[in-house]
Amino acid sequence: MIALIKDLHSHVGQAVTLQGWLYHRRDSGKIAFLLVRDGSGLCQCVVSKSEQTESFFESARRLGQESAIRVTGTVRADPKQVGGHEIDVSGLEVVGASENYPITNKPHGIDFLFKNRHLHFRSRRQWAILKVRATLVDEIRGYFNRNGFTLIDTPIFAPAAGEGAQTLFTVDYFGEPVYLAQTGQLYVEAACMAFGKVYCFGPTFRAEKSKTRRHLTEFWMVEPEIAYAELDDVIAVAEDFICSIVQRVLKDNRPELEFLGRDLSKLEKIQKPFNRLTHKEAADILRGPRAKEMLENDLATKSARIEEIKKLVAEKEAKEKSQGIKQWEKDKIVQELADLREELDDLQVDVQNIPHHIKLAASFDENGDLGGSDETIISRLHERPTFVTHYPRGCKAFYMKQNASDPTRVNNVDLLAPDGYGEIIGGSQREENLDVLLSRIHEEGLNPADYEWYLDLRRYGTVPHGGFGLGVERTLAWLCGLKHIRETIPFPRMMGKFYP
RNA sequence: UCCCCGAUAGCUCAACGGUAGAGCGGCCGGCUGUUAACCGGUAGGUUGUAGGUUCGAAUCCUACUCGGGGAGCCA
Repeated sequence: MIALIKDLHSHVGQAVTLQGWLYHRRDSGKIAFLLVRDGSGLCQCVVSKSEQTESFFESARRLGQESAIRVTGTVRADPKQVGGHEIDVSGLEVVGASENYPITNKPHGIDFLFKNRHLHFRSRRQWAILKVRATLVDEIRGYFNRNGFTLIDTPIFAPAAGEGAQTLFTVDYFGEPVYLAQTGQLYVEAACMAFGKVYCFGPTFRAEKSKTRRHLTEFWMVEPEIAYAELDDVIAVAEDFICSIVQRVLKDNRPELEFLGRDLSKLEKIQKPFNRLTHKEAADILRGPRAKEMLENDLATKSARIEEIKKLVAEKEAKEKSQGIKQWEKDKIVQELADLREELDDLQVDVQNIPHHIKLAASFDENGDLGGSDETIISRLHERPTFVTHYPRGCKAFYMKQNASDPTRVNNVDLLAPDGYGEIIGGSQREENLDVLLSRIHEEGLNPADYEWYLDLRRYGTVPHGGFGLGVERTLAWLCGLKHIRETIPFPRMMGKFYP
């Protein structure tokens, strides 16, 4: 009987066949341990040398990493082992051989791993992240489908769209330049006038020359848009939506999140109501004593940690060179040293940047946009996600609704994830007034002729409406507690990188 | 576009102006409970590219290429 590793708990004592790949192998003369993965989990399979296993014992102990194999044997519960079960092997079939698999169990550099991304996501950590991604994507669709939103697919080839053509990829479209879409927003605005509540979900493209842990050139975004909605309605949906995502991932992916080392208590704190600040209030916080104090504390604790690490590094280096040390101890020390040095590098960059961040925050212009470091400060001061609303008109897109009581501000909202993960949602109420919209288009130096269809939406039954966009990869990085966004997508596309 | 760091065996790294090395991975052998197993043996190199300094360059200098991190910009 063919079984999945994740279902072995219901097959204890039975003979089953696993169809999978050899994740790792250890052997010791007359016994071989095959750690098998089948896409649903990992299970150690034990081959003892005996009459029964004679025909395949030799080939079993020579199997290369990632050989495709069918393993038959009896399931035994063993809480010590990965997954809680072990199989005593009675039959083995090699389906596809594998020799010299490049990704070994020793450390590799990220350049190498991402050149081998097609193999890299077979490994446990990457597998866990992409399992959470699948849940996240499913919940995104599920949430909007359950709540009366209609899926509308928006085009990927876009004519010169609203917000600065420098950040778009150009494509030759039968001799004419078109752009890869960086948002479906203008199109879902049209669609919400037909369907009431809609969303689009697909890849978007940004040609920004950014090489940071927060950037991809191709990433996925979901963009709900709601007719007869004002800013507070948009915020209420965003809040409910985020809670629903967090709950679902906590329900379905606890083992994966634990394996990734995520502090689940932090996710469990993601409950309504989220914090709400206006941009002006955020400015006050940034310029106030709390922000400064936090950053100065950071500086002190990080500097102290740097000294501590330097000491540890010196100790371990000495130990590594000392005599009579076992090879495995040496390996362990080398790995610890590498980890410490990486932490040290990160800390040194932080420490170098903090004084700059203090200055930026203290001199924050309340008529300017929030910078990356400002977002980090705001989000670090709060355990729950924080909505920041009513940004200055000048630093936001032309289509955002001008605030009725303060025309220098717009009815927009950004959602900052906790723990310094930054902006995961950007949204707004849209300007539904034709004249105001036209004057904003002129103000931004855009050509109204490019937006005729969009202006039609204000001519034929315009209503207050709004929506937001959520970046899947940044959200996933936050949910999984990852340092770098490139791990959140199967095949990352980054500046200068598009292989494999 | 700017700033910092890096490139040595398949992989991770050492060698710091004087004979290119270790561990892992590969291959051969040994070991019946391993958890990055262990032990012995073995193969494996145009030190990113081009120039320069020097009796001598992986090592110093210059340029370039590629990569990492950050700033700006952004989800």
